[in-house]
Amino acid sequence: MIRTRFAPSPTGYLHIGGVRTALFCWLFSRKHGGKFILRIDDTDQERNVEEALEPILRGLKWLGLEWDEGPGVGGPFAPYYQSQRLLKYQAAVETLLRRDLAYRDYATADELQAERQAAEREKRSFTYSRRWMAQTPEDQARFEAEGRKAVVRLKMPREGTLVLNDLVRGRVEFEWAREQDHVIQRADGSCLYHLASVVDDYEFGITHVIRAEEHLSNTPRQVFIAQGLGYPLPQYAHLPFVAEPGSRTKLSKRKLDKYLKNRDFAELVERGRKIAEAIQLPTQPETFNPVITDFYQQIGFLPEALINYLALLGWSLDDRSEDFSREELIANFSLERVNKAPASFDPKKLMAFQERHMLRLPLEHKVEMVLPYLVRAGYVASPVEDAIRARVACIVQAAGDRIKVAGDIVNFAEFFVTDEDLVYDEKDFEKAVRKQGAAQRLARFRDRLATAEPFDAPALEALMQAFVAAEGIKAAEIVHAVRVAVTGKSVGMGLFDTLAILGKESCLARIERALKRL
RNA sequence: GGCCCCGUCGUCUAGCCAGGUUAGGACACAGGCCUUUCAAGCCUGCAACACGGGUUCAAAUCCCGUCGGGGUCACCA
Repeated sequence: MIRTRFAPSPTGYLHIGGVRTALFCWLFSRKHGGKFILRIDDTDQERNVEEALEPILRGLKWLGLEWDEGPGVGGPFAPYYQSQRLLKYQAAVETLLRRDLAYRDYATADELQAERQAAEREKRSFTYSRRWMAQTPEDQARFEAEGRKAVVRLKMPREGTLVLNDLVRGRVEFEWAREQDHVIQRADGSCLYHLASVVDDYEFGITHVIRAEEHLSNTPRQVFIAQGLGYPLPQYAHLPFVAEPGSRTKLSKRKLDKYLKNRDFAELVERGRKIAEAIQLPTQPETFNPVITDFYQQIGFLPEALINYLALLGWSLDDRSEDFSREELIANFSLERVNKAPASFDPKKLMAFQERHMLRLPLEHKVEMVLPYLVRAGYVASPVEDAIRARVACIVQAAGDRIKVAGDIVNFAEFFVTDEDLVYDEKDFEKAVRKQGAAQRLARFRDRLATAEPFDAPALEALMQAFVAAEGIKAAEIVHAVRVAVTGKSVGMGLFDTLAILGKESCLARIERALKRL
């Protein structure tokens, strides 16, 4: 039975690179009918764990990366919080100590620092002298009499080679002598990440440790711990990380300012800001940032689209397949086809996936996605009445692929404000209405519009054709003025759909208003 | 700096292991068509094997080296 795990530490946000790692773990377990475990690495955290965990759990759920064991669902190896498993780690430390694979070290920070600096001065790589290692109870008593406190360090081998067979990277070698005597337990008895991680991977029966490349260098010490404890080694798979747009550097949430200089990235953020503004969503970089999953959820991305895009960041099936449903990903995923080189995050390509997935979404689903934005923007009252819902459906249908993310509906505010509250874009108004002869034509068109029956798109189009013919003008010479008069701006969905949805009364009132403000 | 990893169009990638392709696809970009705007759609175009040696009839593919990029070297995870 294959068992994989995703082990976030409660940081308060779900990084997009973390999602990619979680996704691959999840896919691999699903593909092989195994289990996907969520473990919380909170060995170093204070009391705020629940709060800092919430966004992570929410993000994973939103993306449909459901875990079989872990917070909220429990499981046979509970608890899944490292902060609640300290006894296990301490027992492991004792075992390592007993087997002489670890030792109590009484060096002070200053003493260690001095050794490090000496090594640096002499241009040799640092290896701890083990001078303050307590080898006997007598040593221990003596050091303690001096008032020293002990940490527990790994007694790493000083010769030999570790050969690792990484499922993504293939054969990788490490010299044991290069490894440091890492601390595994602090003076206060609390344990450190590597020890805890190895113990839990074993306790939880993890068969495949799938994680980001940054952990590759950490693997030797973990192997040492596992072997020292007599654990069978899991299979390792080190994934390439998700890099910055147009770079090979790891994507980081703190560098938003830098990424904003990237045109595509800025465009994505701008799209989000527009939506956020309309629904009064806070936009501080801590949370409203495309590096963080919340961003996508908040502006109305489809989880399937994000998943699809992220799956292709470091994995591919062949030379042409790009669109994958969740099921198709599960059916086709394999670690053998995971790339070694980092993949940089491309907001434009993400958008392309979002568009395609949106295009396939049935109208009713789109309407349901869009409604909460209208409610939050104050355009629609909650609970939503059937008549309003039907009207929104018409708008969404007419808007078609102009709604790329659900929040884009706020770009169609003209359908939700009163005729008096409609805001005119002055530049557009200038260009289209305040033009030689435009007002007169607009007035004549209004008169015709008043007689339109029925007031639907085909009829309105016919009416327009007749008007254009009667006036002896080109359609462009009236269409723009009408559009700006009724919507306040020069961009939008098809004009006849717009008029039909607005209704005769509203159209006439708005044209009237436009003419008056000349 | 030591160690480890990586290097095909601007980006994601196929091809590499089992040498022979006009080096393929997608996104982006540019131009065109369509068109009442904006989207979308359609067509066309631009564009890559990091470099240098070797092996071979033949190298993106195998070997060596160079260069470049990144990760890691914590009583963080």
